[in-house]
Amino acid sequence: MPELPEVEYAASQLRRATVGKRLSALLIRHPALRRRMAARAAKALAGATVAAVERRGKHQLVRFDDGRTLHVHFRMAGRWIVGRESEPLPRYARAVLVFTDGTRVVLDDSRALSTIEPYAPGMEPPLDLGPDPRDAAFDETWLAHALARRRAPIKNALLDQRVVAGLGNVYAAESLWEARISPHRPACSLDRAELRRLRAAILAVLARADGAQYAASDSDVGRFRVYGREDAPCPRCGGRIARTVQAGRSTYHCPRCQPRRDRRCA
DNA sequence: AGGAGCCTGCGC
DNA sequence: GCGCAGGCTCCT
Repeated sequence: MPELPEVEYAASQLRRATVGKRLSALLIRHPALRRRMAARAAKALAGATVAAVERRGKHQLVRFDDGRTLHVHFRMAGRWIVGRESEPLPRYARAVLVFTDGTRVVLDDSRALSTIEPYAPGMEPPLDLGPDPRDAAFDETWLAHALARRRAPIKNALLDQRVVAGLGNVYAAESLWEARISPHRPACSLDRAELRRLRAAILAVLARADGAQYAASDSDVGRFRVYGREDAPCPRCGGRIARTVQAGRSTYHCPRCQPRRDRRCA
């Protein structure tokens, strides 16, 4: 689930629940997460007050008033569950933040692939991200620059967070469908008009996702145009949606209205 | 560029 | 049981 719109929602949830509150305890409850944050490091954060919650791409940065930062990434299945200290812990509680007013925020993640990592004052996690899609910096010129000389398929390039921050497998496929561009096209072969379409498509797909209220599950596959819809008719042209594998990930597209077209890179 | 690995749950 | 999953890193 967690691509940019979902992480944006999660960050705002966390912001609303915690800014201005003092942390009374941070518990790391799974060995995989403890590899990045030992129990004593978690303990050391107690007493600090949350000053701000920021999002960059799919990353969340919790800023504390003493200059420290908590870097959180949900990977495949993470989410926040906000509640009260007195409530029973959710099933997959991998980390727990408790505040002095009794607010409790749980990092819930069935797969335990999420990461949570502390940074000392003055230290920043090395994120190496391109612009967020909604940044002014994310325009055709940036895309043209970022994709030049990349012979890899455009789908793979869109998953590279240095090209654009926050897209994942689902919205990359959806954006390419929206832009009528084959995911198999070499990234550098897109012309200016296609880049313009692609940028607009990414923004449209994200805007649509913002509007939807959903938790991630296979049951909401219905809200996608191509993702998860192998062999179904394309909602635009009626062609048959194909599933292929690129860089080990499922890709869905309509071969009829997202033609492959051989065009060479400049 | 492609594949394994990290984890666990789920659907077949 | 096996293969699959929306992310990302590390290895060959």
